[in-house]
Amino acid sequence: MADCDNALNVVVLDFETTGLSPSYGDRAIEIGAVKLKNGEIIETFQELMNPGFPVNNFIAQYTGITNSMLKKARRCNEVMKSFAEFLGDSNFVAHNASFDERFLRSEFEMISRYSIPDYTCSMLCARRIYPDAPSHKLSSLVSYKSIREEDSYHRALQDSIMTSRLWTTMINDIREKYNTGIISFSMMKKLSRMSKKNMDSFFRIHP
DNA sequence: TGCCAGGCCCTCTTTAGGGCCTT
Repeated sequence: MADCDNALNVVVLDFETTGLSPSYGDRAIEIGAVKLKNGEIIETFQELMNPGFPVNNFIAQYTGITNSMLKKARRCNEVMKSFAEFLGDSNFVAHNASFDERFLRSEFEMISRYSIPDYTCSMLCARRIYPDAPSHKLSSLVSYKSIREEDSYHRALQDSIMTSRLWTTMINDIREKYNTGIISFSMMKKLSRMSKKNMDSFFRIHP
């Protein structure tokens, strides 16, 4: 297996945004990410970005990111160019990745980058691996697995760090439960879309 | 100013609807 297909060599990212839908004009206001090598954080990225219009009160309260903070930030396009260099062609992971993927694709298109690396979703994986968790939102899973918390939720770097800890915890739990060796990214991606009843047979076939 | 989406998953399903998750 190539190093790039090792599930422990990925970028874990998280966006804070002005809303839920880039197709309705929402923009990213913060990107946070960690680069994992063999499951350890070797590099981080965090930057606020000015979307060019004010965020509403809900977003300011939800994230703690205020319009005065955003006024001082670089514009989205400049930040995304820097982030594109950080991400490179690394596979990436996010919690409820379909959300972050839409914003990554949208912001990348605005800097004329029309492709994104392969990605998978920690939430979908957690639904398979921890079906009995009371909830599969990030904060609940962090609590459920007794993962060390950062100072706050809903800030991009802190959420990406906690997602990376959840990600490595899931991989370690799979390795212990199924007595498997190195877990590949492609295996985790298949897992995220697998029916629950096929979990055990999948890891017997892919030791 | 306030509003908006979309994919997954379950079930009282599949000719559908609603909860979960992300901001």
